[in-house]
Amino acid sequence: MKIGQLAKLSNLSIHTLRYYEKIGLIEKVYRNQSKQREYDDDILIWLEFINRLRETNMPLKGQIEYAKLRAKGNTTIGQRCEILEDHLQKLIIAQQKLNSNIKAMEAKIQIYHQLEIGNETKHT
Amino acid sequence: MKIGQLAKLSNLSIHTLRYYEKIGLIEKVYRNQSKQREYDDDILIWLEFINRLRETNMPLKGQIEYAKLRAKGNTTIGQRCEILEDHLQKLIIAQQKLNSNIKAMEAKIQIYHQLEIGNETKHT
DNA sequence: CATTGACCTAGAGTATGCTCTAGCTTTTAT
DNA sequence: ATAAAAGCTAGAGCATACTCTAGGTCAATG
Repeated sequence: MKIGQLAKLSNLSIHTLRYYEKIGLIEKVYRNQSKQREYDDDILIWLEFINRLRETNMPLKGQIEYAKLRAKGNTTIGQRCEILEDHLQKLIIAQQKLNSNIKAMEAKIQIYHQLEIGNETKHT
Repeated sequence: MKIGQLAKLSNLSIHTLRYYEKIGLIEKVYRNQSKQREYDDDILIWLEFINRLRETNMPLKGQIEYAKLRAKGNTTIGQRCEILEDHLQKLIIAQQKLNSNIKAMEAKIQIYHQLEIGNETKHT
């Protein structure tokens, strides 16, 4: 498939797709006789995966490191697994932090609501 | 307290503290006769709160908007409350997203482990 | 056969959130 | 009293992750 089509399916811009290739997040894409990129359908699965890494705040640097290992083939599965496990650790910490931030935010909102009720009471 | 002291207590750099004042995230700080900043202890509570907003990915723009309302006093409690409720909504969505990303990551790691065992089996 | 639209490259520009520099003044410790 | 440490301003610089521009090529359509 051509880049425009992939952009639609992946929700990434054409610019971003070319950029990802340039920085090595996507392997060099096959070109047809007119030097236009022809993507394999598989790319969508990879883009979905790196989307997950991005959503979970893995920096591009780390994603690229992972991509390079992936490009080397199955012998790097151990290393990739390690990266994912490290990343998962960070996510679990982020999850705990987020949970506690949510609780704190809810508590703060509660207090504000009580203050508002307090203000109303003064006026009645 | 002077800026160096506050930097230590808040874990923000001196540069960042001055920057936060410049952009209006911290109200204009009292200056002594030598134009050096003298912070009130209260600032720490505010810094702790905006740290929470930052940790939860509220952009500086939004934090500044909140700060301006806070500076106006108690009449803005309703508006601030709305901002926090909107933000909380985003956090809850982020929480769900994170939970599902964690699950997906765990599943992927599981699969990798099975592949590794598979590889070992081939070699024995 | 010409024009429109999709594609190409290289490189510049943007947004966010700091972070640091230069050049100077004030404070503090010996 | 003097030197090191801490503070000041204005503005430049940096890292990340895109995003867009200029100036072209190529393919399909009326």
